[in-house]
Amino acid sequence: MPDVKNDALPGQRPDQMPEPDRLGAELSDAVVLFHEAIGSLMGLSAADHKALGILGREGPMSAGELAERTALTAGAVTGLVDRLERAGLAGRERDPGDRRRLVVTASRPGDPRVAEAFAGLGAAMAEVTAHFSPDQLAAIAEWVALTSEALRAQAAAIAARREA
Amino acid sequence: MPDVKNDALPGQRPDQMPEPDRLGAELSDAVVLFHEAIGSLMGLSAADHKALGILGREGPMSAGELAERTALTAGAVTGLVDRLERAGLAGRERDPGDRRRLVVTASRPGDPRVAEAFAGLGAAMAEVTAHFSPDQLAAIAEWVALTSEALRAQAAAIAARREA
DNA sequence: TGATATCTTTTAGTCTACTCAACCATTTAG
DNA sequence: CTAAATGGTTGAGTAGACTAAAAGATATCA
Repeated sequence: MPDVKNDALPGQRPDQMPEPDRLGAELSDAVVLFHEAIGSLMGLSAADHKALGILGREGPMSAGELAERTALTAGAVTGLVDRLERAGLAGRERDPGDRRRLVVTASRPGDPRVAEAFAGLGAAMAEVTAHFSPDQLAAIAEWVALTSEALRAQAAAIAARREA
Repeated sequence: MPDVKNDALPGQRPDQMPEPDRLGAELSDAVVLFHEAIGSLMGLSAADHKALGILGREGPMSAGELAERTALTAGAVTGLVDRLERAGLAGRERDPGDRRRLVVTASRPGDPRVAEAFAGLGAAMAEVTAHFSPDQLAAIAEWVALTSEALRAQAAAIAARREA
């Protein structure tokens, strides 16, 4: 069974890992690789990309909330949003209800190369899907959900231990 | 079926995505989150973490090769290896055959917290595995392999288009 | 209304990691 | 054996992004 745990474990080369771990490590690497490729295509640093991900996932939020979610200071968030805005990836709007507040919204990237990249991945994934029966796909979906949860929980545990 | 393509696509919120895409995005996010947690636990920047990943995956290599693989200059690699060495994550050795060359080797992290984190993930994943039959696990393993390949291919395509 | 609190931006200073170029050490070629 | 080439390090200078603190704008409360 696949498993992601060895991805960042140096000192053990892929060809020495048990098969399931190797697969997990490869998936993890591939995800990160794709992330990086998209990021560099957009001209974003990892931190900016992460912030954009938060915005995309959780929807528009105020600068202060974004600061909290990214663990940055308010000043740093101003610069962050500047960069995203300049790249055409996010927008600033004043909150009509409270005009001190700022609402930062992720906008769909206008860059056609980015759209193309996602379209390419979509097509490739459609092909992957075609290899499996509905039952198998259901199992895969469940595995993905459980694995995501496990990864999140571990990440949270690490962060918690870090605080202590 | 799961699909990773929307992960970095802002402008579409998770609750508006089709189910399979949402799952893929979540897995992708979770992988990245875990990566970051481990990285911060080791006190590594994203770039350092990436370099360590290359070393772990491809085995020991010379500083020059590492420079090429990371797209950094020679000087920057010196600093990079300094940091990794200081953190106890990599070692420098002179190549006995050509004593100008340096062989950089990733070493298993001595930090018990890192080992603990990986052990925790291993246990969690074992539990996930227990939910599935051997046939299902086989399908999952295949999906993971195919998806990794697709992600890698897309990342490579992006990089190639970028050069042009 | 005036005082105070909240949210963001600005400014000044710092830190880190990078590039480029000069510099050692070693190897290879003439 | 010297001259040129190769591999890595060192040092100067630079750029980007961060923090902290002051400032600006708006809101809330008495």
